[in-house]
Amino acid sequence: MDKKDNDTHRLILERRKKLNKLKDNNNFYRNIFPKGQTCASIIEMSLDEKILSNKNKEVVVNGRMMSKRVMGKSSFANVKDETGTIQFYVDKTDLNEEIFKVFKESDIGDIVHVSGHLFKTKTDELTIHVKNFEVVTKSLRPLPEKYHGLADQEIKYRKRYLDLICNDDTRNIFDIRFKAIRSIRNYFDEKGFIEVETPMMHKIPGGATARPFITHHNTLDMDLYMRIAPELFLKRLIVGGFNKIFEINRNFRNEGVSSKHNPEFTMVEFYKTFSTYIDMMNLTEELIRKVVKEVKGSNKIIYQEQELDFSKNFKRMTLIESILEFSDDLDKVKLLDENYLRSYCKDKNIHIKNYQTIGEIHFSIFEKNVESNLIEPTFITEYPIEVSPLSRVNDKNKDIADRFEFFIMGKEIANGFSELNDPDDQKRRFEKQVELKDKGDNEAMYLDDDYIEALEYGMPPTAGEGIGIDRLIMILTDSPSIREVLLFPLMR
RNA sequence: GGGGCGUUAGCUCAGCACGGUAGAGCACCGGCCUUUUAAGCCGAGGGUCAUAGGUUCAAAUCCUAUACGCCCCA
Repeated sequence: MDKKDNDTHRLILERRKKLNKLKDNNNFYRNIFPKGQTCASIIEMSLDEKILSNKNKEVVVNGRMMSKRVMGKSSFANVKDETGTIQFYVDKTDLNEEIFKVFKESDIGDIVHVSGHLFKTKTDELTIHVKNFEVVTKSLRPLPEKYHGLADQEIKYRKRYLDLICNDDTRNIFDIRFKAIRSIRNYFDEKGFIEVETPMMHKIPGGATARPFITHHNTLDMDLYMRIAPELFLKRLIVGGFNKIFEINRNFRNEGVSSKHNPEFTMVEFYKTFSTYIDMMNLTEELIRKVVKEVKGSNKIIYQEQELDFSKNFKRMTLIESILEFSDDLDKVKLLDENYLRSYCKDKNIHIKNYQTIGEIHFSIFEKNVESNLIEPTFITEYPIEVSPLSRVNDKNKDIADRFEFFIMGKEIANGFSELNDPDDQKRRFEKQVELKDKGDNEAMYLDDDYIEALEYGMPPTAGEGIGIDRLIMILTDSPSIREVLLFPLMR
């Protein structure tokens, strides 16, 4: 239909014709209209036998007409609202002639107002015997076919409103999404965390290793970056005296799109003073378990035909342990032998740059061999310090950070660590990142002097974490692609 | 970035291996029909077969490129 001029397509013309035919007597874009009840409340009401048998008890519903079966003098149709759908019955012989004419000219897709008394048909279906019928809003375009609905994946994403009209499953995904976010928000609220908002536009992008989107402020004539993470601002707030904060908001990363990646995605990021990454893992376990239970009503989830049980303790293993478990052919005694590791990676088609260190090589092997195998909820700890530029270094082993990542079904869901609060160390780490950037790593971080200065005032020992909301929702809704859980995913 | 699959009526899809006037169901329009529910029956209309080239007497169908989408790999 897009190929044709909107106003000249025959199916639209026919509907416009009907609109004009009755326009004198009926305004098809009504402003004042009779208030109605929800379909769900009418269905609940009907459980009362007295209401069902009382022809004077009138019910009123407003919604979208989804089907229409005309059989001469007798017709059935269905109206759908947010809460459900209900059938109504139109009897030509007992209806005002004008009202019948409006019904006859009405189209599937029109927003209608229906009132009448309740009864049950031969097949025991609850039905409104219509006394009044009005078209409140005209629908000019035909809806997708009633049986198969809208199946074209691309149109489902591009015209989400159509998907939502046609597919209850789609609406259900987003109901779960909103419930889960509410559950997360309530959790932090109950634990005494304060919800804050930090800038979306940054002068220096920071808080993650990722390429940013660039935008421009006209009157200040200044380039700005869409934030890749709120981290450095949230930690400035910790310096400012907040003890427990969280932010649920969008991040923007200038990377490819895939079934796990959308350029803008939602994270909950949170910080708690006088805590360590161990506390964050415990918090995560409690939070995820609670969200699953509240949203699904069970500790168990089926994701892509695999069962996940969240009542069990989540697995915990170190990065090295995980590499050894999932790389049969890796020689464990040569894990610190750089030449061996480089030749191993070459064999396995894992791309390593000349300047990358052993820790970075470990991390690359982890990404290639391990990540997709972490099916059960699993924490991985002891990340190389080189790939953790904002994390506190471990007290006993200077090569690793007090950091973890959390995985479900091979997807990275969360990343948390004890925060680096030594300004001198942070500065050195930033400088290393700048070196990497100079060597061509366009995801490396920038040096943020203003943040260093904040740390110099003293940030209490703190742990923080970010949880990817979209990926969590994928797990909760059995969605194979991140696009399924975004109302409007980015489309080329 | 590489590979595979897809794009035909408003929607859901056949047709393509083996080239020969563009098909079905739903929706829409007209007729019949007073308990249907993917209502039914009769009739009518509706297409730049994603786009651009090429091969051919003839291309939705074969070839090439491009666009968009889906899936897998990096």
